[in-house]
Amino acid sequence: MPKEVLFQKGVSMNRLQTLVRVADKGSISAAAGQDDLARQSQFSHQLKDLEISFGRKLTERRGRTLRLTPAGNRLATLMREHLLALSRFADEVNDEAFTVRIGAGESTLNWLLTPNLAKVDSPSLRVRWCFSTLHAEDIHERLLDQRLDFGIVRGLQTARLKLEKLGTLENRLFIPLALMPGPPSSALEAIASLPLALLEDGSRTRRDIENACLRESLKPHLLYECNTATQLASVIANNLAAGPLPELARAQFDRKKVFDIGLGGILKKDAPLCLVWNPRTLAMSSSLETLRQSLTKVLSTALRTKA
Amino acid sequence: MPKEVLFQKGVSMNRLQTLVRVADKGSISAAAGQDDLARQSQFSHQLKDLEISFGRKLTERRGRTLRLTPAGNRLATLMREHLLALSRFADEVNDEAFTVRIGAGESTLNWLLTPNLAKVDSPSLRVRWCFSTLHAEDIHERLLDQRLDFGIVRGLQTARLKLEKLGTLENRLFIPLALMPGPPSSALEAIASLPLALLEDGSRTRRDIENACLRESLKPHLLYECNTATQLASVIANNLAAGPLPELARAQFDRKKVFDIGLGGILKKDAPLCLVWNPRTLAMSSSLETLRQSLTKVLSTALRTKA
DNA sequence: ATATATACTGATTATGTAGTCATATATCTT
DNA sequence: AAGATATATGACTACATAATCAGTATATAT
Repeated sequence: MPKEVLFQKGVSMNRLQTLVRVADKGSISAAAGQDDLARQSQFSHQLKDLEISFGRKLTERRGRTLRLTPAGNRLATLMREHLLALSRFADEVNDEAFTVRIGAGESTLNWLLTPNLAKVDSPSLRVRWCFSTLHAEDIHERLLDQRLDFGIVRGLQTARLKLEKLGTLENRLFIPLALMPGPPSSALEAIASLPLALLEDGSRTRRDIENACLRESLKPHLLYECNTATQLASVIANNLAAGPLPELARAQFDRKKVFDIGLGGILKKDAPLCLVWNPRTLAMSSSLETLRQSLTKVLSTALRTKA
Repeated sequence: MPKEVLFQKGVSMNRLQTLVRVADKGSISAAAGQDDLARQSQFSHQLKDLEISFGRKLTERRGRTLRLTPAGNRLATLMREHLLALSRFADEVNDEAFTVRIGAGESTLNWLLTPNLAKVDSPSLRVRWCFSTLHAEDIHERLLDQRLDFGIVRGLQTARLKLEKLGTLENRLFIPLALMPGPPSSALEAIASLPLALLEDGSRTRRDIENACLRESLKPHLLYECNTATQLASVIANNLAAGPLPELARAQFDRKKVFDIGLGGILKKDAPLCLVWNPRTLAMSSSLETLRQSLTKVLSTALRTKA
C-alpha cells in the first residue's frame, strides 16, 4: 500500500505562496511592498516556519538582501506550478475568465497580437489576456518557470520548450510624405537625406542600418532615439522623421500621409516569428492547448496576409 | 503583469488532502475508517468547506454513498499529483528514503522484482519500495492518476503512458520428483497423469492448459485451485501436485526435488514484460528518471540470463 | 561614523482550521 | 415499518496560522 502522504504542520498554502512571491520578486521587501513593514515581517516569519517544517534552509542572506537556496528554488518552482494550476481550476469552475499570460516584444504585441486577438477568442471560453513586453531571454526564463504561458519570439531554441513557426515579419522604412513627396529610388537614399528615428537599444535593425551607412560612407541624421516602437511610430506620424518598423505597423498610419519602402539590401533577413510554450504548462489545461492551436492559426494567417 | 495567484479562505492543504483520500477510497467513511465517527464528520465538513470556497459542488450523493462530480475528480487528480510532489520534495531534502511505488502481478513481484532490487538501489539514493499486487487494468488506472510510479505488465499500450520492453518470461510446468521420477516425454503427458495445481482466476495460462487438454481429450486431475502464485509454489514444494509457474520461480525450489519442463505447444506465446510509467510522474523527479533507467537495465538483464 | 535599506526576532492578537460530539437526514435492506 | 448504513449539520473546543507591532541585527552607501 502506498505511503500516506501526510502533511506536516507548518506547511500551508499561504506560506508556500509567500515563498513563490519572494522567489518572483527577488526579495522579501519587494514581495511585501516596500513600505509595508508588517507584511515584511510576516513573510520573514512564514519563510522561517517553512524552513523549520522542511528541516532545510530555503533562503540565505546575500548581502543585505535575500536569495533562495537550491532547495528553496526547487520548492518555489514546484509551488508556482501548483498554485497556478489551482487558480486556473478555480477560474474554470467559476466560469470566470481564464487567464492567459503572453510575452513578446512591444511591436509584436501592438501590431501582431492585439489586432488579431478578437479572432482567437472562442465563445466557450472567455479569456483574460495578460501581456508582458519582454526580451527574448526573459521570455525564455519565464516560460521555463511557468510565469508565462506563451511567448512570441524570433527563433529561440531550447530543449525544454516547444515552438512553432508563425511566419516572417519584415521591417520596412516608414517615411512621412511631408518630408519626402515621393518614393526615393532606394531606402538608403531616404536614410541619407531624411531625419531619422531609431530605437535606442542595440537592436539588430539599428546595427544593420548603421553598418549599411558605414559601408556607403553615409552619415544618417539620427535626430530621434526612441525607447519604444510606439514612440517611434508617433515620431513618424508627426512628420518628424523617417524610421524602421515592422510592416504590420502600416495599419497605424494614414496611407495618404506615410508611405513605406523595403529595407531589403540593408537589413539581414530576420528569423521567422515563433510561438513558444512550455509543454508542462499546457499539459495542465486542455483550454490552453486549444488556445495554442487557435493562436497559431490566427497569427500565421495574419503574417501571411499582412492584414 | 500576471494576475496575482491569491488564495481563498477555505482552501487548505488538509482539506484538499481529504478530497484526495475520499477520491481514493470512494467514500467518506472508507477514507475516515469505518468506525471513526468524528473523522467522518470532519471529512464531510471539509468537503463542504471546499465546495463553498470553489463555489461548485465537488461531491454528490449516489445512493447512500458519495461520488465525486467531474469538477471534484479534476481537483482530486490535480491535488494527488501536487501532494505527491510535495511529499517527495520533503523526503528528498530530509535525506529520508525516497518512496517508489511499483505495481505488478504477484509472481512478477516475487520472482523478478524482489530478487533483483538490491542491484537497483543506488548508493546516492535510499529507496523505500511500496509494492502493490495488481491486475493490468488497475496498474493502468493507478499509473494514470499517479498512485503508482511504475508498473510491470505484459504489453499494455495507451496514449498517456510510456513503456519499455524488458524481455520475455516463459511459463513452465514444475513437477515434484516425488510424483514423477524422471522427465516425461512431453508436458502434456505429465498434465494428463499427475495431480495438477492451477490459479483459480481466469488467467490465460489456465485457459490455454484447459484448451490443450480438451483438444487431446485428456482430463487433467485438477486437485488444487490456488489464489496466489506463492500458494501454488508451496503446493508444488510439498509434493502435492505439478503446476505452471514463471521460469524464474525455479529459484524457489530445491533442484534435487523439483524439475521443470517447457509448455511450448500448450501455451500461447506471452507478450514480453514491459516497464510502464506515467511521463508526468517522472517529469517531477530526476531521481525517478534515474531509477527508471536502472530498473530497465537490471530487470532486462535478469530476464535475459534467467538468473 | 552615520544613515539607510533590508531582514530577523519575540510577543501578542485575530482569525481560520482541525478535531470532536450529539443528532438529523437520506438511502437501502429485510 | 424498523433497522442498518452513510452522510450532513450545528455547536463547540483546541490548535495553528495570519497579521501586527516594537525592537534588533546586518550589510551597504555616503
